[in-house]
Amino acid sequence: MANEKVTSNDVARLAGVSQSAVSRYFTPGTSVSKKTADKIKAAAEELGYRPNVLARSLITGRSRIIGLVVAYLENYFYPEVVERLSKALQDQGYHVLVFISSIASEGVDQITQEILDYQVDGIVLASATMSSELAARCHASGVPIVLFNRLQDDVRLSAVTSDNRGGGRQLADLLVSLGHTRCGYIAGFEGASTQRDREQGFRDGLEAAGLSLFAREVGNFRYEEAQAAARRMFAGAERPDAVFVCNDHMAFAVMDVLRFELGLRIPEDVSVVGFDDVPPARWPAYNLTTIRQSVDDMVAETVAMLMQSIKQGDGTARRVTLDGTLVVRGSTRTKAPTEETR
Amino acid sequence: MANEKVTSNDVARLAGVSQSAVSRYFTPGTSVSKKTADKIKAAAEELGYRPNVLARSLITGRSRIIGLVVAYLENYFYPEVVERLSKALQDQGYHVLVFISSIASEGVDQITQEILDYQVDGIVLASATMSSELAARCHASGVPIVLFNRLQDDVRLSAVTSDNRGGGRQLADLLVSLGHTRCGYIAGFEGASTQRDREQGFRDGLEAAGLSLFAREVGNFRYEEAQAAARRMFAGAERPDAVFVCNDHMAFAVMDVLRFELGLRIPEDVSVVGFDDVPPARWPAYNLTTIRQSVDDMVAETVAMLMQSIKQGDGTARRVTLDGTLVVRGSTRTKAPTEETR
DNA sequence: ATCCATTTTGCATACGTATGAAAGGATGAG
DNA sequence: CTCATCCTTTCATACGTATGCAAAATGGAT
Repeated sequence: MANEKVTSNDVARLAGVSQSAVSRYFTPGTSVSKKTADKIKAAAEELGYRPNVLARSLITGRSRIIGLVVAYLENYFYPEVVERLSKALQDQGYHVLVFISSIASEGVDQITQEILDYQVDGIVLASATMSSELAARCHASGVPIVLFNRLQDDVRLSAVTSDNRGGGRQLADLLVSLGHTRCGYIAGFEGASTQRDREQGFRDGLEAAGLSLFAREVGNFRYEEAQAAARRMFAGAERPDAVFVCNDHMAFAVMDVLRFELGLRIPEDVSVVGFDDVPPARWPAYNLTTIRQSVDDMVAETVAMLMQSIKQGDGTARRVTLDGTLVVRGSTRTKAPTEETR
Repeated sequence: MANEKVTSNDVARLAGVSQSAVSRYFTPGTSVSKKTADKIKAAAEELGYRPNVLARSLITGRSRIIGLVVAYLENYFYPEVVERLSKALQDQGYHVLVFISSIASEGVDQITQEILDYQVDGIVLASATMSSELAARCHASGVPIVLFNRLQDDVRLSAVTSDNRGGGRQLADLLVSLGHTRCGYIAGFEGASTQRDREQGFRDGLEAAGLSLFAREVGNFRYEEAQAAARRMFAGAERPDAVFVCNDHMAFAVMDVLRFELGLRIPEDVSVVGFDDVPPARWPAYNLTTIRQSVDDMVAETVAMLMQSIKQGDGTARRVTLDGTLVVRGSTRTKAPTEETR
């Protein structure tokens, strides 16, 4: 109710020094004599003074705010990203302003405009892409942008991804080595680079073994749509003997349909593999073979890129691709069947 | 790189009007003539001008930022909260600054100080509590605070919770009605009000039926610790025939141990119930009977409380308790066994 | 005690916007 | 045409802080 803002002037008055002395005391890298420092410290503590970040950023031009655009937290890969990224940035003295973009395309641009209004020092786009026009604008404003887990043609945009194509390839190789011959694929949102790359890598791997996709359906990265896709894929007489689902989140849906609606055993009747290695993937109920994307590594790389752009004013875009790790669990059979058991 | 900030002065110059006219044009509730409005609009669009939120908040005293403190996103109840809350606040023209508090007690106060540095208009503490001292400070600064899914003794703090005690009671009544007599309880973090209230309600319900807790272990809201708790609880010769786990997240861990380590059938051998109704609870793999806390309703209430405090300057704390809904699924048996089947 | 080199301090101004007060302009009634 | 009324517009200032510059103070060294 009673709004008692205490400013640097109040502290200065109480300490018997000038406002600039107070400002200097709270600005790292400036020198104040021990004596006045003590006086200011005492006065500040008595009044409970803390510098106003907003006023500070008005003059320094840096807000110490990083905008994070994230499309949907339903996929449990992203909560982990939010958590790690926030923590990592907090350690650097930055904080995260979150923006949820409901719809794919138009929304992001609109949202990003709003972000820029806050004079953010950088933007992280997770599972979202932006128009080239807006990218140019951000570039012109000197606001660095990092795409997280997405790639885009625009070369002015930095990006951190894992090797999605390589990961898809690893999964194909695994399934092939286990003797699978009828491999289905359940796609994510077709506009996503992760979707395209994972599929391409998977197809490459099958092709290298003289195989091709046995079936393909689209799940759009959503649980319910993935369920429906699985139902369609297994409706026919001849069923796949293995399925690569474009991410873990959808893989859970597929496994649930196979087991509880169709009565299939995993991995005896069909192997299932996913991508991401979110926490539930290692829960015994799913025990899913997948490709691990290290959130920690991706976050560390993202923070490093942001800090470099901010501190060095380096406007050049960089792309970093981290290797994914194949994690073999119980949703894939352990070896090729020696004789036809079906 | 080349930082070209375009200010209201630039727009004013181009449009041939004063800076204050530009400001008025962008401030809702002020009047500008059609003619100058058009000129300003044209100039602003040409330059790509957007008001600087930070500068604006410096003078208005409101930042349109809400600080959100959240302890851990591992429990999938909270990602949903972050998403819905962000969206709801975005609709009101506010945005969410996220703070992750790693450790329980000390961390929150430290973090909250940092939040206040950003001149936030309000604070939401999800799964976290703060010291009374700091609460007093925020109260004095006129920054409204809403505890989300937590209660605290300090009456100056507003809070939104669901009826945890009633929910615990409902679950006890259900288990009793199904003929369970050896009911175990796996607790969350003991310092949490949700933990205490749910346990109390559960005990009340058992007591009303002439029963008492058959076993009790602590899982601290963490998956791994809940697994360990389940192992301890089922190590003895006489096992519980039903378990209430303080939240869904831990319930999944318990179910996984019961099924995949101990070979027990759910619900034939043991019924399991949880609390929250996070998305995986309705996935067939778990199909968990639980109490639904409506995130949407809780968020709506939270936003309403914040808006009232901000706009009306109403400093009085309010507490809202929403009813939880019992959702009966397949992790509880459907009726009491007619004869002893063990 | 004098002078210079160095550090510390205060003054004044700027950041980009909002807003009260005053001046300007339009409009209509007489 | 004059005057009063109301709506627009401009002027000037304030928000809370950082920082270049000049003034003051400090500390040696002679």
